[in-house]
Amino acid sequence: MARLTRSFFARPTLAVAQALLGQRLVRILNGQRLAGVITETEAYIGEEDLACHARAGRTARNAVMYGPPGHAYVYFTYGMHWMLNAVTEREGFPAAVLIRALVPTEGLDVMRRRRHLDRILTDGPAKLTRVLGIEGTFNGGDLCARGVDLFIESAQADSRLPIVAAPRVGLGSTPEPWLSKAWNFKLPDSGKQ
DNA sequence: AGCACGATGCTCT
DNA sequence: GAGCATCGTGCTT
Repeated sequence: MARLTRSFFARPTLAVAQALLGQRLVRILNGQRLAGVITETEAYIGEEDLACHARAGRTARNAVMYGPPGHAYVYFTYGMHWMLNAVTEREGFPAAVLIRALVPTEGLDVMRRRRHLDRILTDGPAKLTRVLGIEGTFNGGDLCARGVDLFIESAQADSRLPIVAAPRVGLGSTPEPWLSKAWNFKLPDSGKQ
């Protein structure tokens, strides 16, 4: 099926975060397709959103979020974890959708080999980047260009999937109202693998 | 099933 | 120097 185009990402972030549910994240690793259906996303929207990395304005780290939509914002956190986001909205407005979970569909054997343990593979934002081999070199990469090894395919034409909205995860001491904004989106019953 | 904690290093104050 | 969009282990209900 066709890849998501730039216009898909050049929309309000909350719409993109929900529309990404059910679509297929694809990583070409050593010539092989590794893929999974996106089952959980989270929106981070602008400098006003005090949970967003752009809350203190543009920096070297968050610069990609200010760039054109449809690019990957990949950052390092907790000393060991990479996080994958898709940049949204218009160029100049910093916003992105964090990909928090997948249900793996292609390349499961390779994914298992990439983990120490033969367990749950992609039910967390750092687990899925680890399994798919996504790290800092992907930051700023275009998810919509030809020939790239990380992109998203349209796998869900119908947007009538049931979606559960909840507060975002792991925000710590982020002040209200941002702490309680229900900007985490999930397909129900996809949590267990 | 749920909580506490340590790992580990980058970013910004 | 503090905090972090996390994870796995180990211990308690």
